[in-house]
Amino acid sequence: MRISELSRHSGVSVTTIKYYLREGLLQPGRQTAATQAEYDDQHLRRLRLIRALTGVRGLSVSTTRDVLDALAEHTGDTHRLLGLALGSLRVDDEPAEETPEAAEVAALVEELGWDVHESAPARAALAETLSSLRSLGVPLDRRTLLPYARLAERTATLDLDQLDGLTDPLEAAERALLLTVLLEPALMALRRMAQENESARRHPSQDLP
Amino acid sequence: MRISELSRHSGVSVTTIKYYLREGLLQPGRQTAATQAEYDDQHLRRLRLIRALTGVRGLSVSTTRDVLDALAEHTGDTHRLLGLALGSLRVDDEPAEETPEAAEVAALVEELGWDVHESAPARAALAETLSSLRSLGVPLDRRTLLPYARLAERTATLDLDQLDGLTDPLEAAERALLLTVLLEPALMALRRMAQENESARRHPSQDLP
DNA sequence: AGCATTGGATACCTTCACTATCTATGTTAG
DNA sequence: CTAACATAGATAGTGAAGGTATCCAATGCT
Repeated sequence: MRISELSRHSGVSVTTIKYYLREGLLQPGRQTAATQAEYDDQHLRRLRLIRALTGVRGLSVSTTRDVLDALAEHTGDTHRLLGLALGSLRVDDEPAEETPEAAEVAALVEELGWDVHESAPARAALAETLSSLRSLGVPLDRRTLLPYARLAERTATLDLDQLDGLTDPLEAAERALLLTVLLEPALMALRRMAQENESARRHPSQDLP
Repeated sequence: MRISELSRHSGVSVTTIKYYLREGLLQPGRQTAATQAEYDDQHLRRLRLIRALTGVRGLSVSTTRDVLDALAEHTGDTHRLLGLALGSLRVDDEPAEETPEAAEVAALVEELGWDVHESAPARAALAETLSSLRSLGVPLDRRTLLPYARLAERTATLDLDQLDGLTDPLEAAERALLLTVLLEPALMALRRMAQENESARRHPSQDLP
């Protein structure tokens, strides 16, 4: 497959593919001559993955590269793979501030009995959101958060169930990435629809025409 | 409060505040003279809200303006308010394509018995994600999606519970916005931690040092 | 009186994600 | 065989987004 075919099959313009090659998101094709290279199905698949991560999920090009690099560097352990994929989603230059919210998150994780790495970026993400909400006058205490966490637990069970039966570690890694990252907008969409439904149920007053 | 004080209290630079004023995200202060205006706590609160939406949630400035406008135009009905807040989060220029995924989403909503507006942006968002996942070889059928939807239902119940007891419609509207939009990163962070925990539980092989 | 601060306007800057153009080389149809 | 077209790789340009800097005249504070 030459670059123009790759472009036609993926719907991504040749110039954009070249851009991704430059940025290191896509492996170069197999060179057949000085001005000719051959691409295969792997490239097509990778290209679709890139478009999904940047388009649907809105990841930046550089974050996408980090995620794909982590995916390529997998060493066979699903746990580690997932951690890598998750970890790449946030650049933690600063070594996690010592805010009261961070302590609150730690306490929550403790109470849940979760085995979560100390430097997991999700900890900081949660702490940051809690801090924002508090400054806006909506402090979420552990009691409020706990039932959400229990639901997250069950969501994670569903997620992991879908990785069962995948023996190829590379395939498992990619599936994990897709389910973790790409399912997020889907879950949020479900939540919004459920909110609309629940709101309509509780306040059957006036419905919009 | 003058602009420099507003800046100091919020941690946002004076030039950026001026930028927000230009963009219509912030109401102008009460003019006390040709070159003097007075800002109050409402402005400070609004400014914090803007920073939360753009910073934590990553909304664009123009989307943020739309959301805040919707918030100001509330008419007293919580259901409508929520719909407005939710609806503003996605620009639906195109009138929802007729993809197979859109039909699948409609069937899912039907099966769930949810009362969700036909043109709810969340429908399109879900359909788009499903389409992406399918093109990547991970087709999620209704059977797989259903348990996720049931969990979303229970999450929504928790969300709506927190709006109970708020009598001031403006306050309820703002709370709804915060819980809908700002809680998203928190819920995703919980899910990621839960995934890590569940993965560790299932594959206790080698743990990272 | 005199100097810093303010509101308002305008111009400028940086990053991001592409997009266009150029050149030297290859491929291919007639 | 050659003219027309495609390709790889390099470099430069584009447009939107989100600020930032500068300037100015009017004002407030001391």
